[in-house]
Amino acid sequence: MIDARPFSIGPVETSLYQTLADRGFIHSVSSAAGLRAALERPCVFYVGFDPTAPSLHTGHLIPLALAAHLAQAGHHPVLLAGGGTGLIGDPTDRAETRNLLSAELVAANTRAVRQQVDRFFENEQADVAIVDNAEWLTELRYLEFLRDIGRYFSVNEILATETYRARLESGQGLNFVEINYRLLQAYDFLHLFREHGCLLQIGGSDQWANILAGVDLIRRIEGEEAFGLVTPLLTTSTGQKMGKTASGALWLDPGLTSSYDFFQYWINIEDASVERTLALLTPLPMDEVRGLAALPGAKIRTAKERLAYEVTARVHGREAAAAARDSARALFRRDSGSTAAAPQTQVTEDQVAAGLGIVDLLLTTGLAVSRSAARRLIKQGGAYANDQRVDSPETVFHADAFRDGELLLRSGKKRYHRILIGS
RNA sequence: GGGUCGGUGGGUGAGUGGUUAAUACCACCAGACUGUAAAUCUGGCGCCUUUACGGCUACGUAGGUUCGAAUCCUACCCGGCCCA
Repeated sequence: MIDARPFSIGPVETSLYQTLADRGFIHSVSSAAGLRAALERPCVFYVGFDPTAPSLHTGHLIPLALAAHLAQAGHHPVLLAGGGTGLIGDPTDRAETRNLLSAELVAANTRAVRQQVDRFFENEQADVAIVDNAEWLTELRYLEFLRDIGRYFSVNEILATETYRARLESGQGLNFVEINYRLLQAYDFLHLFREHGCLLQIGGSDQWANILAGVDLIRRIEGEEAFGLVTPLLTTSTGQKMGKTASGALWLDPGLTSSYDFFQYWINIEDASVERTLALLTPLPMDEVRGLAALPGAKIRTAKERLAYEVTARVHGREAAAAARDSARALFRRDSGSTAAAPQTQVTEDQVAAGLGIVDLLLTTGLAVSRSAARRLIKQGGAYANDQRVDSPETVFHADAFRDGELLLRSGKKRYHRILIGS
């Protein structure tokens, strides 16, 4: 079950704001004092995700975790799926103009994101309102919008912000659609402020300027103070964005990134990131986090396993997380547990009888992306079958290579794949 | 619309008619060392047969010139800048 105990350290009650700060969630905030005060009573907050893909990915995890903390503390989350803004495309941190996605694609992605968010908060046992900004953005009238909203925006100011300036300086240019993105996101905040009494928008640090634009707009039009809070981005110690895998992004959808792969990503995280990641992505109390992160030498692997388990559980559920963990233990520690969650491929009796060439196996299992790559892997000594190095690309496996109907392939030190004889 | 500059492999970015499948860096993969870590060192990094100084495909798109083009020409598409 999700740990739902109140955020307190010892007998002294710590403020929610302080807890969030301790856990590393606060990268920037529009008004620390104001927000601290606002959080004294239940308030409505929102976080938005544009449906640029059929699934959210690791980058969305920190704002989601923050939303979960706020929800646990009694605040009311509004999750915004950007079915409208997704049609425009946020230029933030983009070196080039995005290709506009088709309306159908955006609509399909929006449905997927809604479902995903819904599940996430179901796991968190928190109520969440889900809205789609297509509902109000598509109904905007151009002239009205220009007169009522556009007048509050300074082009100079927009162009001066990092992301736009970078584009201008790099000579990559910027089209009119892109410069409008900020107005739309600001308008979203205004809309939610009016319709839902939403006082706070959270997001990743890349959203800072967009969020502030909303705070400003609300102040100018409504004369009220709303707040913005952005989290840090997940990066490795060398500043690389976290969440990239060999095959691209680390998706939250188990259909796109399996629980096993998801688990493996987190257990492989570098030592230096363990404490920060535990604090941001798991609900574990901070004293426990610090204890885990302080484990010396190889013992820190315990902390990484816990991290992987907790994050996987949060996104895919306890059951999937446990299966991924057990499979990892069985493979890496050679204990007798089930490897059911590990990647696997079925082959038929006939195929086995005909003989399975190592190159073909590596290719069909995805351990190598091409036959050339498979050959290279073998040549470099990185291909293993049943923990025996395979040194010839001519190697062919027959029934005698299978143990209990299974042939265990491995690429390098840690990419396993089971070959099973099926019907 | 006119002028001008440019579009190279996952990214940045060299290369201006022939040993250029294309320098370098990053990312990535494998090996060594480890702890499924980091750092470091080594090798690799288009595809296909193979291991051959082989074949095929590739430098925005489509044609053309040439014994030979990423490199020259033409048209088109996309982008920057200047002018309107």
